[in-house]
Amino acid sequence: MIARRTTIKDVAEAAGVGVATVSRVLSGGSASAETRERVLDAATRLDYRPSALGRNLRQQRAGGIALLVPDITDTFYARLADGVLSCARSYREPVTIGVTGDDPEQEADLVGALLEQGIDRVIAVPSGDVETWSPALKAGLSVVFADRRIWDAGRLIDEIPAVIADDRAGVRTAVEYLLGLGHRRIAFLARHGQSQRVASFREAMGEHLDEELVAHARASRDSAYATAAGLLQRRTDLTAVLAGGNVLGEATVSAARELDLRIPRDLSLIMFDDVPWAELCSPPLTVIAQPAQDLGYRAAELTLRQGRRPRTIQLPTELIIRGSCGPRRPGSSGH
Amino acid sequence: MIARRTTIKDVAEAAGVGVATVSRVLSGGSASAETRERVLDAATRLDYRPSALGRNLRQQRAGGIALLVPDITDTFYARLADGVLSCARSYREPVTIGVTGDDPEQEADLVGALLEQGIDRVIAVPSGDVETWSPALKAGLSVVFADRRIWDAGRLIDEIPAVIADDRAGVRTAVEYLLGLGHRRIAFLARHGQSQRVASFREAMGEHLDEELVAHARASRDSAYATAAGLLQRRTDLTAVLAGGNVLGEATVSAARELDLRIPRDLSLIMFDDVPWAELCSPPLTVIAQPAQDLGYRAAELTLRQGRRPRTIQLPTELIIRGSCGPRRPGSSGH
DNA sequence: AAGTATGCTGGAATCGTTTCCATGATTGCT
DNA sequence: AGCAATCATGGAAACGATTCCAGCATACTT
Repeated sequence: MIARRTTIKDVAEAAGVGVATVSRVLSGGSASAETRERVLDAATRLDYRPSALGRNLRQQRAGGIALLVPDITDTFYARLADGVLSCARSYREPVTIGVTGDDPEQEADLVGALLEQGIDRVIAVPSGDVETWSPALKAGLSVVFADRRIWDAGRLIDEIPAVIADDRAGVRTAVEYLLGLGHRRIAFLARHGQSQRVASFREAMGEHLDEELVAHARASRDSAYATAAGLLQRRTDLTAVLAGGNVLGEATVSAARELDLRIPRDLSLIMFDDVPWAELCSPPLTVIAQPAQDLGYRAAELTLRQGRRPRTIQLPTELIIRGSCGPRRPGSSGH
Repeated sequence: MIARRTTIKDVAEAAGVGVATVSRVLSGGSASAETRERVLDAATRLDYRPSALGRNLRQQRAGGIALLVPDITDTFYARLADGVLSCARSYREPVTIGVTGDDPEQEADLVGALLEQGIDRVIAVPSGDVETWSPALKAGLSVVFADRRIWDAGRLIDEIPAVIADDRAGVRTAVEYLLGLGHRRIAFLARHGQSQRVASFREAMGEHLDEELVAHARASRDSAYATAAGLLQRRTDLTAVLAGGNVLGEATVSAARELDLRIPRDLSLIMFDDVPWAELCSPPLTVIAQPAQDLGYRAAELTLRQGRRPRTIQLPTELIIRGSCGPRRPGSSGH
């Protein structure tokens, strides 16, 4: 025999008031001091916990927020998620996580599931474009983008608030550093969805840009490795690589070892995102650090702080120079 | 002017049937072929999606499952979460994630929040003990443990299904390997909650066990580093370390570098859990690999496959020998 | 052909909360 | 003192689904 859970009705009865009054007291409405005390007392005595189920139905929306990331095993997104979770925690809001695999179709699918669940606030690292997201907005979803934004035929969609790192500055600094070391054949390894970084790379490279040295990988480790290895084998003349994320950086190091290229002697490498192991790697990796956890925290703040219209936030990146870049060796035209 | 969402009532009207019939058709109940077609047709025409809110209230439970992990930025738990997410995905069940920080109090708090949300299925890497979890069970929660189990005054609680790795064999193999290399002063770096691994370590070490060489850290990277550095500084006679998780392994490598101890010359290291960077580390780390993703997947299966009573599952570990262990150097009594 | 079994169907109750609205009491002002 | 304004209060509706139950038609049995 399982005890029925205590409802607002039980509390009302125990306190000798109506349910409306109990609801008001508990959600901070107005009530006389005496009534308030009676209700609060009854509630604690009965160990009453309001059911989110009833509330959700009435309010036509489930509490909590959703977080959509391409891949939760990617340390960067894990840290971003941690930021979101930690902020949501302080608001006592549950967080539902979905993995998109950088696939617009899966993403749209997940958004549909959210709507069905009544969750109407979502933080997303978008994989799709306007076509994926405008239906979501029309359906009443309140969206905040993190890490990336979306484009519509080359035009930036800035109606949707976003929290992003300053890719442009990060890429520019990294490229300038490499150019300064004498490198000219510099490759950029991107994953799908990193159009902003690719654009920044093109811009920063200027006349030295070689379009064939911009490679794209999918969200998996396998794809990252295949892309990195393919690039290194195809273009033996390149002397430096800029990896758009830690998974790509890791893949580049692995591929370079496999091909017997020594870093930084034969190949210089800069990787996006500082991860704990970057320092433990041999050689320690030069990275463009991004405030991953903060990105998530801020995004959650924008989502949860209902108040003034949220605006887009850009956080700084930082080039941390370690040991994975060296001067282009004179006399050698690549490896 | 926002369009009201279409409800089951709209569908019933459009199909010229009662709401009860629509509900039955949509959830696979019996209905005549003609009615079924009319309802299905109306549903697609109106693009009807049942509201989880209404259903949840009626069924007195929210769909979906919850996952409680100590730390989502720990690659191991991220991979475990990935397994859970990927299984839940195929059942179209949303997953709510909570971070406990290995703190029983936070854990109890999160469980309370779940109950309030009406979520009644949870996969947890438990931090607390029976006192935390028996109230949860009494409240009707269906729990599956992952990675760890809980103990009550030394007695294993095996009523709760669990999916765990074979710690005992993993530790035993690792210790035997180290003993075989001549090491005697072997330390174990554990995090709170890893009582099973500690117990296995004690057992495997037998007469060589030095209780002072068993150190405990909290869930954070800082704590892991502090514990590792403290141990290495305090006991300069130790020659090998077994780290209970990848964060502890990483901390040990960092601390060893800081203290100018060379691996494996001055210190041998075996780390629990194979992570991508273990191979990139210098030297590549010898690890006890655990099927993290599979652990999560199986746990989700147990949770979601409502059917026969779920039983505890144990998955194998594997010692992967790389370059972080060497023979104890004769003549040297430690570093 | 009459009685019974079977199967489809729709009205209505239900889940627990919030919120609208009407009522009664109290206070303040002229 | 009388009237208006303010405030606390509780009954009842609403949210959208599922499911019980009774009603009715059809098919089957004897």
